[in-house]
Amino acid sequence: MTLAEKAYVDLRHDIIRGVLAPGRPLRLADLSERYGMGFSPLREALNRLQAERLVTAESLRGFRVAPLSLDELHDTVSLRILIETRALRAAIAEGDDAWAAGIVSALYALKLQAGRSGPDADIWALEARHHAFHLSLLAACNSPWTLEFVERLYAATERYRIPVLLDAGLAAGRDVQAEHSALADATLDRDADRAAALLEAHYLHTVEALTAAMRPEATEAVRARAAK
Amino acid sequence: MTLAEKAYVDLRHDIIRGVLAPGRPLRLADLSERYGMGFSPLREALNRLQAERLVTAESLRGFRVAPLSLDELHDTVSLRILIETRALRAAIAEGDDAWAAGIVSALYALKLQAGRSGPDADIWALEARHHAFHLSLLAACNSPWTLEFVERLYAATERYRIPVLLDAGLAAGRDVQAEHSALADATLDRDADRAAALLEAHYLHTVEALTAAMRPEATEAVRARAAK
DNA sequence: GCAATATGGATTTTCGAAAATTTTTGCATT
DNA sequence: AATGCAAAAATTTTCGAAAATCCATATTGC
Repeated sequence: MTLAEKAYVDLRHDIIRGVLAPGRPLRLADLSERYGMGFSPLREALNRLQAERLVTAESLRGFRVAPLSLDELHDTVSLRILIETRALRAAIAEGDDAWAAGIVSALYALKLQAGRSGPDADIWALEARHHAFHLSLLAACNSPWTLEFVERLYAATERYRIPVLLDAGLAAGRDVQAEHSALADATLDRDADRAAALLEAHYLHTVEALTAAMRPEATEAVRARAAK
Repeated sequence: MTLAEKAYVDLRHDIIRGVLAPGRPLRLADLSERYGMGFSPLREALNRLQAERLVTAESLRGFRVAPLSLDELHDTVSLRILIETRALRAAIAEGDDAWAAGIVSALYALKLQAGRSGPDADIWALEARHHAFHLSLLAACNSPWTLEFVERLYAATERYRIPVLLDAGLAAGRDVQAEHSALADATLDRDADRAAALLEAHYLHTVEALTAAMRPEATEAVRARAAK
């Protein structure tokens, strides 16, 4: 892996997880020290991230972590519902046994991690498996552009989820794993209407929870935590 | 505008128009001479274009213009229909007078250019106004991510259209301007169902024409022309 | 003859410094 | 005290060269 690729992976990682807070200026001297490399690979990574809307850039004034806003959250979620429900229908129509087995496998791994607590609990491992599960549902949709947009929207949405997730137990009376199981069941039953409806409900529940957590009075605390 | 921005604009332009043929290796020494700048700004532009899928990159093996394929064409068009019909419905629901006036203006300018022939005909001016017209329809959709994806899919699709467009008169018995007028009428009438159906038909006609032009026996000629 | 390996040139990648630009600071003037 | 301006500092952008890697060709050993 080249340094530029490493810079891209690490920066993306740190932006999505909120280690680099929204709006924060990304000064090359700082980044160079933090990631241990020269300006060139960093600038290449920043340009890629700019194209992905994870960072903003202004001529001769450098880069910043892209800001967050409730409007953007709603925008991304409604697009996710549109694109992912269609992809899910396509996958259900075209998926083979390997696709179905992939879903079963991803769901099982997700549940294992979700069931862990105490020292074995690992929010990042959980997030990775959550994302992998959702991707496994769509894997058979046979549309590279759809998967690309799904990945982009995932990254955009994840930035809103992380600060809330770190507030452990904000799942507030919601059994997320049950939603996942029901979604997998409907998908494996090839019941496209039911699966699409469950996927939509899943995302609407998520955005509801996030909106509640991001209400004006909560915003300050969330931002502050994300900045650490 | 910085050199890196200029490199991005120029490279994107040349890739979309087929001046740089699909699959062609993008060697830094060549690009440096062609665009009159050093490696740094070029690499930054290439990284942005990679994120946009207009170029491909392989570690330590440099960049290439992204290849074309009929499968990808169908993928992009079906996504455009999904995303743009939704955006069009949203715009119809929310658009104000300025939005409507923008459509009238863009359609008028498009027709002016489409009516020109001989020395005044300018395929690039026509394309620009065509794109501007389609954007004007969606301008009021109030969804930055939608407009971003629309722009990305436009660029991807345009690469398939250009070689065919240069074969003047391949509009083959199709009155494209009439389709635009009907689409604008339905939109200005706020008839969302009719407008969405017309938009979908418009894109399906386009992909049909392109598929016909790109049939195996035609592919060679198209590729050769694009390479110039 | 043929596979494996060395060699040289082409190419990408990275760095460090120079150039260009913005931002801050200090100072003088009103 | 506020304003305007100049110098200094900080920062981004770009270049040119060095380092690392890949690729084609020749050469060696069998």
